[in-house]
Amino acid sequence: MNKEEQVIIGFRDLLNKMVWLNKSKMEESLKGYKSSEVHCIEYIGRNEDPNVTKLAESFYMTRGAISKLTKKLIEKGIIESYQKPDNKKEIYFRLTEQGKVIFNLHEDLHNEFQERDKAVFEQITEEQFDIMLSFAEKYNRHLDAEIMKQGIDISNRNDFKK
Amino acid sequence: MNKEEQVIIGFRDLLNKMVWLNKSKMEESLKGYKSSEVHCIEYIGRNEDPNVTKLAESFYMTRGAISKLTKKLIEKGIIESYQKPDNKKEIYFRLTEQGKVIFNLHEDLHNEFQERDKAVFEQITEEQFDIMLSFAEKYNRHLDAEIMKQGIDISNRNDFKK
DNA sequence: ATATTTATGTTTCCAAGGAAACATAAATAT
DNA sequence: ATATTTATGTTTCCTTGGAAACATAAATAT
Repeated sequence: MNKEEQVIIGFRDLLNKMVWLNKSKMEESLKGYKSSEVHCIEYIGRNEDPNVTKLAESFYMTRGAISKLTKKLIEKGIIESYQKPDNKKEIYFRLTEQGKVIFNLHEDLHNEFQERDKAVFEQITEEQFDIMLSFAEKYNRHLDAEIMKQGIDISNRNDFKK
Repeated sequence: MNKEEQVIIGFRDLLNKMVWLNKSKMEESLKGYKSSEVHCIEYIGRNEDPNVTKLAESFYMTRGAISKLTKKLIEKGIIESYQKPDNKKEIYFRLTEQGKVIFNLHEDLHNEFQERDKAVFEQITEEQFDIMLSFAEKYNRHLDAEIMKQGIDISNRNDFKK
C-alpha cells in the first residue's frame, strides 16, 4: 500500500474511532439525546442564522433528513424557529433555554475529549500542524472543484437530475 | 478555533467529500451495486478468510448489519461462503466469478480516483507524508487504548453490557 | 468430563436517513 | 409585468443499519 492510501486510511480509521468513542461517551453523559441531535444543537448554537440547507450542507445530509431532525428538536423544545421580516422562505433556528443547557453540557464534554487526547497533540509541533492543515486545505479545494464538475448538490443530490 | 480542531475538521470534511464523490461516481459506473456492497466486495477480495466479524470490525458496523449485507451478496451471486473442516463456527466468504468482475471494475475505478487526486499528492514531500502518517498512527493507538478502557466491542457494541 | 463463559453469526424490531415528488417563495429572464 | 427557473423546506415511501435477543460452536474453568 502506498503512502497516499495509508494517509487516507489512517485518518479514516482515526475519525471512525473518534466518532464511535465520542458518541458512546456522549449518549452516556447526555442521556436522552442522540449524538445526531447534539451535533445539530452544537451547529445551531455556534452559527449565525442556521437553516435546513446550511445544516444539510455542513453535515453532508439531505435537506429532508435535516427537516425531520429539526422538527423533532422543536417538538422536544430544544430549538425554536424564526424568520426574518423580509424573507418568507427561509426558516432559521435558535436554541431555547433548554437547548442552551444541552449546548453547554456538550461544550464541557468537548473539552473533556480535548483533554483526553491532549497527550497526542502535545507531541505535534506547530510546523507539523501547518503541514497537515495545508494538505487538508489543498485536498479540500481539489475535491470542491471535482464536486462542482460533477454538479452534485450535497444538500439534496437528486435535484440536479431535473 | 485551535489547530487541533482545525486538523480534525479539515480531515473530516475531506473524507466526507471523498465518500460522497466516490460513491456517486461508483454507483454511476457500477450500476446496480451500492457502494456498501462494492466496499464489501473489495474487502473480501483483498483479505484472507474474511468473515462477518472481521468485516464488522473493519467497517465499524455491527455484525448484524454485515450479516444482512453478505446474505444479500450471496443471493445476488457475487460472493459465496465456505468453512474450514476443523471449525464449524466461523463462516468465511470468497468472491464468485461474477464478484471478481466487479472487484476488477472497482480496482479500475480506484485507480481513476488516484489519478484524479494525483495533482494534490504530487505536492506533498516524503517527509510530509511521514509526519501525517506518524500523527495518524499515534492518534490511532491512543484511541485504541481509550476504546479498550471503555470496553467497547466495535463489532457489536451491545454485547459488553451482558 | 462437565459446566460456564466467550465468540460467532442470525433474526426481529425499530429508527435514521436517502430518494423523489411536492409546495411555495425568491430570483431571474423575457 | 409576467413567465420561468432556482432555492428552500416538507412529506411519503423505502432502504440501511443499529439494538437486542437468540442459537450454536468453541474455549475455558471447575
